[in-house]
Amino acid sequence: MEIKEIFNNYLKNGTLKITTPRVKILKFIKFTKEHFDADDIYNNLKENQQKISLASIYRTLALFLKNGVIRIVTHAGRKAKYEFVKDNPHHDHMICIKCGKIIEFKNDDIEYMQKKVCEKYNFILKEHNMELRGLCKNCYKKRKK
Amino acid sequence: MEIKEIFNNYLKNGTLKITTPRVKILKFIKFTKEHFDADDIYNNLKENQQKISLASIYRTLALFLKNGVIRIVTHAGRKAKYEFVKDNPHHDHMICIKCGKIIEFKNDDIEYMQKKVCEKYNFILKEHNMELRGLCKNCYKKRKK
DNA sequence: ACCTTAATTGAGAATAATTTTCAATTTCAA
DNA sequence: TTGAAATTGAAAATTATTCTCAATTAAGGT
Repeated sequence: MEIKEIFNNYLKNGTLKITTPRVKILKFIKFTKEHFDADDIYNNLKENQQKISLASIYRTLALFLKNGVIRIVTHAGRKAKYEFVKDNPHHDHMICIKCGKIIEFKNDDIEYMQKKVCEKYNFILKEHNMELRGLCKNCYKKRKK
Repeated sequence: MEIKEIFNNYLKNGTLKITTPRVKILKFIKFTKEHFDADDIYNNLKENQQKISLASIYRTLALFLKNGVIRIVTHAGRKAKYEFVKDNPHHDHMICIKCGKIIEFKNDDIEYMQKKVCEKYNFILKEHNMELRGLCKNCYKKRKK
């Protein structure tokens, strides 16, 4: 079973328990294709008669984040958005300021440069995030009219 | 007078008024060398018997942000930090996850690559922000001990 | 299967940052 | 100088998140 696998691979942290809320949240995270925040999880589970308290959702998100099961996509607008990590290696995002569309991309040259810059400053890079904000193809076309 | 110049250059938005609170905030922003948040402005002005309500500070920050007088440095930890734009061209930041130190840097190669990536996706880049998180020189040394 | 206990949960209160409301004040153009 | 429109301060409201604590549950040993 995939779910148990994830718990074993990522969360085997001594005294952690595989609880119903955690499994439900993990299932949601695993199967959803979108970026999500705490409310998305809360609402989706509630709609499916699987209600879990927001407190537990926040606690579980913090746990998953610490263990690398999920990562933060953006924290702008003071609301944290996450994404599932498994089978979804690091990448960056372009965010359309008109329609909110998020385009994922990965560029090895940029990553390489980042490492170089950090070396220059004797800075030990742990993680980074880069957001390019602007207009997506569609919104640019619309705006021109 | 520099202050008036800024109001004319950036904020000449039809019906905007040059008010005492706005001038005080602009002066603080202009002369401070650090990155600042709403509280920094509030406390600094209060210490100098120039108290302005937090509400007005938030309103003014939003106004300055929209008009390009300031820009957001980081929004992580759900508190927005800003910096003055004038005479301070775009750059990116390394943020120490231990002591919070912010190191500014600029790398033209990275900027160039970003443009390239955007072209590839037909994305019209308006602005970007990049945060590299990790350990600064000092904190790395300390941690090794 | 049953017990024990430490981990976890839900509900709601608490907190932090920011935004809104609204009556009173201030700016600025005529 | 005046008056309309913009802005302000104070406090209430909102949003996102965290904390508190009593009640519940998972997991290992019997």
